[in-house]
Amino acid sequence: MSTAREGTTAKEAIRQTKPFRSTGQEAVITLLLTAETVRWALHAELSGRGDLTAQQYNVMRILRGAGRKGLPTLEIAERMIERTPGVTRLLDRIERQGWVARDRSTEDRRQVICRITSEGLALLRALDSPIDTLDERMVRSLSAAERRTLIRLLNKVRNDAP
Amino acid sequence: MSTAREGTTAKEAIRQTKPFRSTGQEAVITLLLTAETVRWALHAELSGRGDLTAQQYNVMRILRGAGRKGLPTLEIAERMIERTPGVTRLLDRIERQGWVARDRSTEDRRQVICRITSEGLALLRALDSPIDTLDERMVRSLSAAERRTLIRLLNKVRNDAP
DNA sequence: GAGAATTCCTTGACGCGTCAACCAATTTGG
DNA sequence: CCAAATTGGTTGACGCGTCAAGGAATTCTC
Repeated sequence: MSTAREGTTAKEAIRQTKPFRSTGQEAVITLLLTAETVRWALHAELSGRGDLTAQQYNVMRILRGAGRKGLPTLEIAERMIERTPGVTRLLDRIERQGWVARDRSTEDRRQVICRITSEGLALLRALDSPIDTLDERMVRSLSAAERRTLIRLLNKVRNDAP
Repeated sequence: MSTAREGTTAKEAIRQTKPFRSTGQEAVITLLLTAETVRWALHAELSGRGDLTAQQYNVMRILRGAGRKGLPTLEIAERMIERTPGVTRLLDRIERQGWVARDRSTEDRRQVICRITSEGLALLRALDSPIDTLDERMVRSLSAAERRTLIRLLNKVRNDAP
C-alpha cells in the first residue's frame, strides 16, 4: 500500500469501485490498513535511530519493565504483541548485539532467564522520547474523548474475536 | 500474545502494571493488539479451508476484482494491505498452485500481467461466505453506529500518520 | 537516434511469523 | 520411586516483509 497513506478511506486506499459488502468487512479492512500504517511509522522511526526492529524494541521494553530479575523466555512471548517461537531467535539477535543477556535459571533449569543489559537500557532511554512523540502524533487528530472511544471499541473487537 | 484474546484491555493483555504513558500510547498499542487478533482469526479461518495464506487471499481478491484483463504486478502491490517486492514471490507461489497466470504484456513488455484462473475463482467462491461471516463475527458486539464510529476514527488515525 | 534517465519488475540477504518435531528438566501418579 | 505426562525452550522448513542492487524495456533529451 505504498500510496495508502495519502487516501482518505480504506475504499480509496484499496482503489475499490464496489462498496464493501458489509460494515463488518469495512471495519476489518480499515483496521488492518490502519495498523499497517502505524506499524510502518514505528518501523521508520526505529530504523532511523539505533538499529532495532519494532519487535526487538518491544521485547526490550518488556525486559526493562521486568527489571533486574529478568524474565524467562516464554514469559516474554506471552507479553508480546506477536506470537511465540520466533522469540528464541529474536533474543538470539538482540543478545548478539549485547542488549540482553540470558542465563539458565538455577531453580528450574528448564528456564532461560533474559535480562536487559545496561547498553540495552541506554538504547531504550534514547528512544523513549521520540517514540512517545510518535505515539502522540499518530492520534493527534483525535480528541481525548475520541481516543477513549477508539480504545473502547477496539477492545470490544479484540474481546469477541475468538 | 497467546493469551491476549482472553484479556479485556491492552493493559491486561500485556500484563503491564504501570498505566500507559499517554492515551496516544494506549491507542497505538491497543490498535496493534487488535489488528493482531483479527489477523490471527483470518489466518485460522483460511488455513482450515483450502491452503491460502491471508496475503495470498488478499491478492486473489484483488485479481478477481480486476476481472479478465488482469493487473500488472505493481498495480497489485499498490492495492495490497502489505508492501511491495514480496509480491513477486507471493505471485510465484500462487502461480505454482495454478490459481493465477502471468504473461508479459505485449504493449509494454516490461509489465507482467496477472490474472486469476478459473481454479482460483472457484477457490475464492468457496471462501467468500465463511470470510463474510468471520468479518461479521469480528465486530458482532458493535452496533451499527459504533461500527461507523470505529471506521471513522481509524481513518483519521490513518490519515495523520505521515 | 544514441545515451541517460525512468519504469517495472526480480533477486539476494536477512528479520520475523507459523507449524511441527524434538530435547531436557520437572512434575505426577500408581 | 520410576515410568508417563507436562513444561520450557530450541530447531528446521517455509511464507512473507524489508532494503539494496540489478536487468530489461521504454521514454526523454539533446
